[in-house]
Amino acid sequence: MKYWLLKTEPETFSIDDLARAKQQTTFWDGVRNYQARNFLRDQLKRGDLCFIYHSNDEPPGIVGLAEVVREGYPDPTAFDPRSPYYDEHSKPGNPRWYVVDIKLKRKFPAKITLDELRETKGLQGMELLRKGSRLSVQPVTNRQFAIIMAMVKD
DNA sequence: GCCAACGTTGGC
DNA sequence: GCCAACGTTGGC
Repeated sequence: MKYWLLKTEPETFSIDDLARAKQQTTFWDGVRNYQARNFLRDQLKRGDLCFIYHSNDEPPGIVGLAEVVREGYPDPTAFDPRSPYYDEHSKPGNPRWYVVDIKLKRKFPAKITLDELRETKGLQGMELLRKGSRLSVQPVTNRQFAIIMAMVKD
């Protein structure tokens, strides 16, 4: 099993939206970056766990945990001209963008803020903390996962 | 709202 | 293939 971090802007789709979704499950749409696409298409597997990270929030931080329940398949929003994520270059016969389905595991009782992550020993190498990092789907190591889970205040 | 960092586009 | 211009991300 592997661990990941998924970024979202809460104004667009928050962990509370995920909590309200049918079966607390959604497809993770709108990723339009090739490196992130490759992770979604090839590497996220059923049972993998994903931190949900709120970017452009005050403060930004990790707000919960979700599980991959369906592996990569073409992003339907790329085919829909009315969608803000429409991409005329992505065709059903030759899709460019992919999604996975995720199901909410738990919302954390308190957000783990970006500042707290920065101050925590052992997380210095996290992709999220790299200056200028914009990757919206990123791998998390076993060790990083354990450290962050230990920061959850239950 | 600002702006640094980054990815993509397109002229050459 | 280079690289300037442009658009986007995302912290602050």
